Order: sequence, then C-alpha cells, then structure tokens
Amino acid sequence: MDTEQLAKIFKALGHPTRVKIIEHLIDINTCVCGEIVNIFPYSQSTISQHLKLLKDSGIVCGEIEGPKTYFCVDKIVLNKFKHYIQNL
Amino acid sequence: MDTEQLAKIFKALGHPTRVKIIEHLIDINTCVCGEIVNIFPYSQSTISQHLKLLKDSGIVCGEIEGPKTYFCVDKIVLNKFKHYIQNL
DNA sequence: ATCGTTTATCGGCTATTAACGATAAATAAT
DNA sequence: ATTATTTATCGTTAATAGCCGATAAACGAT
Repeated sequence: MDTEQLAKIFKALGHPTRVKIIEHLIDINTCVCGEIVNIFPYSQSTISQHLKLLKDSGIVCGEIEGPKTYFCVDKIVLNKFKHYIQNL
Repeated sequence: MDTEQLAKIFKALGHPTRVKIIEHLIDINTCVCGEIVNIFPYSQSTISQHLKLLKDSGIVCGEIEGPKTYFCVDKIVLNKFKHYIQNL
C-alpha cells in the first residue's frame, strides 16, 4: 500500500459525512445510495458524489444491479488500511 | 473521539506529503521544521503550512524552543486514532 | 412505448486548499 | 546593536472541494 493510495483513502475519509457513511456501510454491510440519502440532510447528488469519492479511493466498492447501486466496504482494502495504521 | 475530530485527522493525513511527514515524525520521534524542509522538494512556507495542518488536527504537537519549533506526534491522540480504526 | 424509480453526471456557485515568494517575529551569537 | 538562523504568517494565484438543482442514463413494471 503506497503513500499515494493511503493519502487518497485518508482524503476520502476527511469529511464528517463520509466518515459516517463508511461507519454505516460497515454496520449494515451493504447499502444502496437512496438509503444513505435518507439519513443525511444533503441532496441526492451530494451523497452520490461522496460515494464516488469513497469508491475512487478504493475503500468502497459499488455493484450495479438494475437501476440501483449497492455499495459496500472493500474488506481487503480496509484490512490493508487497518494494517498500515496499526504499524504506525 | 468524535466524528468531527476524526474527519479532521483524516483530512490532515489526506495528502502524500503529510503522510510522509508523519511517518518521518514517528520514525525519528521529534523533528524541527527545517529538517523536514530539507527532505521534501517544497518551500519552507509550504512545509510550515503542512505542519500547521497536522498540528491543528491534533495528531502532531509542536514545542517552541528558542527560534526552533520541535514537532512530534501526539501519542495519546495517535493511539485513540489507532483504536478507532481498529474498531472499524 | 411510457412511466416510475434509482443513480450518475453536468454546470454553476462559493469556499477551501496547495503552492509560492516576501516579510515578520523570535532568538542566539557576535 | 547587528547579524544570522529559524519558523510563522501574509498575499497571491491556480486548482480542488462541497453543495445544489437540473438533467441524463439505466432499468423494471405496466
């Protein structure tokens, strides 16, 4: 896990809303964008962009099924991330 | 450790240079701004700002001694941070 | 084929970030 | 008192982030 990707993940988590999103994703395992929109006081487009950022960092993956996209935490990446932090 | 502070630390680490700075600070325990300037291809003011960001997040503290400022990782905050990540 | 549902993207706006050089501030040494 | 050293801050510029509403795109169901 190189510095660039690490920084990217840190950056992706560098926003309170995205921290809460990832906590939520870990809690409920998988989740659709619309559900998250309902939790937060932001528009659908804003939440979609937050999810995109998380996805682009690699910590979250999204699978398209029909009109919905199911987001979930990429456990492999998360574990690498945890491992890095633990060795700090 | 609330979401706001967490996000602040994540954000502070959300830049490759700052990741490297904190790795360096952990390696050598304590460090003066000028040393860090010598490591990176950035100006003194840029590095000083990166250090300020890290300091403002709480993960790093700086002690002024004479004209120098000694930066070091705040181990209490780092441990809280590690603990949070581990429980993800 | 049309409509409803869901998500992604575009354009626009404002605020923040990242970088720099220049300057100020603080101290140590001469 | 002056100079050298070290760091912080200011002002600027370009780029990025965060938010929104509007629109497009993809699919399922009617």
